[in-house]
Amino acid sequence: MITMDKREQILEATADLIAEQGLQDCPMAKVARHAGCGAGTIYRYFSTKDELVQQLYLHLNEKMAQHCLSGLSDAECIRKRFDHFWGSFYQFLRAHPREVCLFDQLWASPVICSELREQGMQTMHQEIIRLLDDGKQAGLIKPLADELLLTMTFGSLFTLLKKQLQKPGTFTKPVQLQDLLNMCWDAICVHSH
Amino acid sequence: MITMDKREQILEATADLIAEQGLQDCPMAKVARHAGCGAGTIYRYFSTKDELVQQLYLHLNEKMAQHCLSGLSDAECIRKRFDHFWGSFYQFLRAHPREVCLFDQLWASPVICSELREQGMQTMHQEIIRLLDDGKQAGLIKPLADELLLTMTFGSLFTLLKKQLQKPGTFTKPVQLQDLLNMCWDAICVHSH
Amino acid sequence: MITMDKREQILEATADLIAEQGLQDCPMAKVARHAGCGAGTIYRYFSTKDELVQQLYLHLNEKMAQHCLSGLSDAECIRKRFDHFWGSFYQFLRAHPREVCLFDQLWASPVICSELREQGMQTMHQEIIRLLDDGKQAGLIKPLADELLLTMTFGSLFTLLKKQLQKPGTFTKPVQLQDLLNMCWDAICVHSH
Amino acid sequence: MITMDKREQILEATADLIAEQGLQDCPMAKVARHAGCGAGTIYRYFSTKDELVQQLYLHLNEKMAQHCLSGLSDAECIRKRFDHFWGSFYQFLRAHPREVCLFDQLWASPVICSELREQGMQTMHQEIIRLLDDGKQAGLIKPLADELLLTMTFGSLFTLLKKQLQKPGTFTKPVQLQDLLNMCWDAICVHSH
DNA sequence: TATGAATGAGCTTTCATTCAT
DNA sequence: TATGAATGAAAGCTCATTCAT
Repeated sequence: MITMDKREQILEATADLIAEQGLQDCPMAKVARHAGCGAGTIYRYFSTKDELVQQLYLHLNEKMAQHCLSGLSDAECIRKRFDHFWGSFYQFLRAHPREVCLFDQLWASPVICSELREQGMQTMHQEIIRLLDDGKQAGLIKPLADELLLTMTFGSLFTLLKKQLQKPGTFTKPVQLQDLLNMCWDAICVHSH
Repeated sequence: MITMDKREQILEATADLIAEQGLQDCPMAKVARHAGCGAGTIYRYFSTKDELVQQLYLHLNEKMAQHCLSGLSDAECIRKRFDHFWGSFYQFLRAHPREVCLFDQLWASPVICSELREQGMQTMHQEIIRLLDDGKQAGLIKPLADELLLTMTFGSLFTLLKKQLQKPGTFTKPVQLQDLLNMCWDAICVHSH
Repeated sequence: MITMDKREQILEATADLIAEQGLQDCPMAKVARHAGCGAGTIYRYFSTKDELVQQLYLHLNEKMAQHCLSGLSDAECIRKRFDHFWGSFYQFLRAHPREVCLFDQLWASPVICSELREQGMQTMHQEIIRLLDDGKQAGLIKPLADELLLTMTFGSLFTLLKKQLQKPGTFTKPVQLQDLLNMCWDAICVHSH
Repeated sequence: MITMDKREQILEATADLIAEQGLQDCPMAKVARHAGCGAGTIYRYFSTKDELVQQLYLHLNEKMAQHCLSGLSDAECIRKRFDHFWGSFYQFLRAHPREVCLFDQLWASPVICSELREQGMQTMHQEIIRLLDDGKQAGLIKPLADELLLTMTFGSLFTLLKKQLQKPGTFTKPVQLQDLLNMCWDAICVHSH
């Protein structure tokens, strides 16, 4: 924290405020106060409030992608790779509840247009698509569109993360990661009868 | 439409505007104009803009619940009931893209606090929980928390609906409902080996 | 003043402030205070500050044109018509020093683009051009371009009005209107030798 | 240009920007960039933005006076001196359209108060007043106040210069300098009948 | 009861000026 | 001496809400 540069300070302050108060209650003055700088200073780093939010989105994606893609190895079997990837994804966001709030807010905002949404996810998407294609070729994964398979897994995990955050009391027993991964895998894998 | 009362007109106008322009670009003056009444009139029916949005949320939930719960019969087998319920859910939202936008916006807004979110979903939740419990007793469904099972199915389907709306080009082949239901069922059902 | 409508009140307030403090020191908040209304109210009548200033410009021109063109008669001889028109012009602005300040500010501002400047002057220009053409046909006025003749007269009179206002002490003896009109006429009339 | 000192560079940059973009759109940061120095540097030469603009005004006047007063000789006859002086004035500004814009902007700005306006013009005024007085003594020029005569000539010529710049299309035939000088002279000279 | 003009707090953004380097 | 990042006051504008009609 000691040597965080001003740009990062502003991004962090914005992230905190959006997560705590929502995108609607996040005026530049508050961001500035929370970042410990004048309001005008923000505009040296971001030309617009929209751009600040967009940059924050890309920043978050990068951090998440870095975490999720580290340690992945094609040497492992499909299922291991699947668990590794989505397990990392889930655990990263469990450990960073602020980021869950943020993604939820940002994805719903018109400021993050669909091109940007894509752009942010690209790195992670490419990796998971490679995994899905390998699985389909091996006959392990249902022969459905990548985008469809991907969205099912992503949607169920992210929605669960959100719910755990918004209504923590709901889950009396702690949710077991392996249960989740099994469900996600069962959803897309080929079942022999 | 002819005999829609003013309250409903206002709710409909709000729904249209939020879906088209986003919750952020939906001033009361615009709502009034679109609803064909004066701005002051809205305040006869809703004490506050927040309340208007909250009532809209409950209104939407009611309409959706009505559709999803109609025709359900305990006489059918678990899997049929599962397909019936979630199939209705999916098809209702496919046929009402405006509502997908709306739910997406409203769930992310701080105006819809978690109690309200629950309250809106209650009717549907009760039904699906009954279904899940029946399934678990029959040994067909994984013995995991209802809330967890429910969220997995709901999250994957809703996320997919959103994606189809936001980036329609993604899905070159039309998504088959039965594929979706199979995936959702496979995720939560017990697989014998 | 009792029954001045709000739009006019705002225009008058703007006129006062620009004349007294300059276009640069005329924030909407000041205008609102001086007009006795809230800042937001101005925007019900003028979509933009620029539009307010533009409408003020057209408003001023109209008032001036009304005054200068009243009582003109083609029955009079050229010189009489000349004196009548430019005399009215001069006396109107002598009686309305605020308007001199205003025109000076507005003509120099980029808000009043050249099309608008033209548009405002059009009525008066048409009349004076008719007069000049009649004079030229009668061999009384130099056969030069209308725009040139017009600008010479206009420029000298307006500049003088400005100077009288900005540095009233300069003119120890009061300036005689007839002297001015003689000079202006001498400038453009044909002199026999 | 090679040996222009920083102060002059800043003045020139300011002149360019005001002429191109207007006094309102001329922030110090832009001036600095255009002058090739840091924003802080400007404050070594000018204590304030207002002072910078005021100094620019005086700088412009000096340059113009130098040009207009060169080559004047009391040996010539009154009319020749008149034509020489105002001809120089007109031709200088025709050749320096930027300066026309600048004077127009600066005269209308509250930054150039009336004392400063006078101060800038002083040198030229003294010369033209001497000329007018000589002309009046010789019975050639109307016995009116110097300031009045001066303003008539100046106002008509400058207004014309401005119009030629702002709406060049107006003047289909090029304006002849001698026509202008004749008009200006006719305005103030004594006409025998 | 229904209206929509009026309000003013609060938003984003700009920019003259300062000051640590 | 020269720099340009930082500042924060002040600008234009929006909009939920009120209230006289």
